[in-house]
Amino acid sequence: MARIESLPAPSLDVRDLRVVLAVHRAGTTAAAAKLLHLTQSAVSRALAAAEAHAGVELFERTTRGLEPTAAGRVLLDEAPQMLGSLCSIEHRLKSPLAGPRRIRVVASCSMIYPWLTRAIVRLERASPDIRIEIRPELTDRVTAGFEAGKLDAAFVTGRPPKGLPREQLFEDELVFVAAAGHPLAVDDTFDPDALTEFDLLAPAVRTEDDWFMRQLYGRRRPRLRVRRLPITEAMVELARAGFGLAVLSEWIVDRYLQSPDHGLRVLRPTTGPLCREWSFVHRPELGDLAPRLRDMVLASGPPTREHFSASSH
Amino acid sequence: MARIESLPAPSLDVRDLRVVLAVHRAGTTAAAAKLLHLTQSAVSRALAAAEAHAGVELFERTTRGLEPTAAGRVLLDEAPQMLGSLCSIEHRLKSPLAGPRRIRVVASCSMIYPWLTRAIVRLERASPDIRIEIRPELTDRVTAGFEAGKLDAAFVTGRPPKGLPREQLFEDELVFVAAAGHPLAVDDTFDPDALTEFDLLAPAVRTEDDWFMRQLYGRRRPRLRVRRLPITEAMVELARAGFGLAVLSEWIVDRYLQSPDHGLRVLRPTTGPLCREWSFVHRPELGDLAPRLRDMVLASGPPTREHFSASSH
DNA sequence: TTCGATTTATGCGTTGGACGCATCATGGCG
DNA sequence: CGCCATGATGCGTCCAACGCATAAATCGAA
Repeated sequence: MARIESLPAPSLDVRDLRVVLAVHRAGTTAAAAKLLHLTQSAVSRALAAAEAHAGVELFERTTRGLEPTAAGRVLLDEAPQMLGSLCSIEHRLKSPLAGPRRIRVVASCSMIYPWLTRAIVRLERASPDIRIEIRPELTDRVTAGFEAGKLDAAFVTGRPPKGLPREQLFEDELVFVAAAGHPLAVDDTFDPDALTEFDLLAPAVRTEDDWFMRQLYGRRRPRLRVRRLPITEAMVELARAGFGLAVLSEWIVDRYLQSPDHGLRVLRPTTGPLCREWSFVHRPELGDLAPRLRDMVLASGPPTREHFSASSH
Repeated sequence: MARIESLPAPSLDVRDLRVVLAVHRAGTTAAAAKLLHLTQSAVSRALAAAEAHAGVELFERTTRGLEPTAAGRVLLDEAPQMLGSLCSIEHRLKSPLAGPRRIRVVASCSMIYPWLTRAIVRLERASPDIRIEIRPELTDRVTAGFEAGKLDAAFVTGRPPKGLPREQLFEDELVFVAAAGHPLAVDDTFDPDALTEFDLLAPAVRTEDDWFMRQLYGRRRPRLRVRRLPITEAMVELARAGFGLAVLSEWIVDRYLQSPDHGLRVLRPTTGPLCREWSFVHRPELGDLAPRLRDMVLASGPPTREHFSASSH
């Protein structure tokens, strides 16, 4: 009397999810190969295998990369949750000692939040026993927040608080956005010294002014006309209206370049791209919660593939 | 300026999840091999690989099967959700035409609900756009419910409504529970004819009386003293107190055999086990929603491994 | 147009992992 | 004690996935 019961056997695999995510983020199979520690040919074949498993074409092959199809976008929506949940389970297995079930987290720059909050929602959905609290009021006082015991984890750029486990995660690039007709927008690059002639539209939090000035000018400290704006849309609109150069993370800028006639131009300083290194720091008491948060953030990834392809040159 | 960014690479794999689930449900590697369409040796090695990936021992090996460790139980909690979600995504990819986002579902026997509801919650969590409504008031009117357009899907035993896509899923066994000191409880089996001497404690819904009588007595129709009870606990408690034999699905009974001194004995008729075949029927308009619900139910599976091992003899 | 620099796709040889078969070691039970 | 179940393992086979090298296609600039 054999049972007919069977276990569902998904044809999609973890490998497929990783390949699809990597190809989307990198934009090309060759770049994805670096992410996956494979060769271009392996990625091409792995992607074909993923599409065979899915039963649908997931990417349109163009001569300048791969663009997700409708089905591909569906899968790209779901893959981070799956991948992150699996990592989360894995870490939970390796340290069954339940640490604190609350994480108070902050980022040293608000421009990561569109990305960070998605990861947090996903982690809370995967493990309802975890409660994550964002403490944006500590954005520019991360070190003090840790010392006062008001923080458990943070995503920071530049030099992280000392004495805490630290992990380098990724980089982003700060770019300048100007109106297409702006005097500096005649080229893709501009001389930082010319910046003194125009308004600089910057986010309200000044955490990284030191880093920013040193990157652009070294020891010289020219006087810039900085206008602080608490709203990203205000920065971009002022820039579009010709009132100055907005400085924003590539993650944020991509959103405003979607519309066909955005009237904006992205500029980089002639001294080289302003790349920031992001680290993850956390109190050791977090136990397995720290890697679970980290992996979910990495799985969620930046919103668009421009994140990666912009760095390839 | 290479990005440090990386994709999380879980060491656990879909394969691992399936093996762990199968081993738990089957109770032994040999039985799990049947579920997985493998051999015992392959399952043994695959389980060892899963434990290597997890970094923890997941099962205690005894000479009469495998018992999950604490870590194993954690993984067993999460695996169905992962597996079912993956299947769900897969079906969604294959039919991007969004069907109705509501499923009205019922089961022809309430004893499947502890299992069914868990699958429903998991499916709703995986796809918040789906709303699943359970219609227990149609439990004994499944066919009429379909004809009246009040149902989209149903899990039924025996003969399903005609004219609808039907799919055989699994079997369960109805067993009889009596007090350890009951006159019939001297052996593991009892003569069905002896049943006329005692009270039969049955669920309130009488959907399957015909099937039940035919299985036990063929064409003969002896008069039974049936006491209908709407509450499972009442059935079991009356049985424990010696007031008759409760007839329940193995899925339900297992729960009451957990405590060490339950004072109960499970009996089967001498004419053979009362196995019921379960089918899944649904309106074709459901599209991809039907296989998604089905797979999540199969992934969620019965609560305990007794479900399977009880059928091996 | 022509050439070069991209891109993805593919033929080929190699290798490691997963499988089945057969066997071994262990522990409960009569 | 002997029997029967269990899981583990040695061995030979085979396929899937990899890297290397190369082809085919497309775009942009000379």
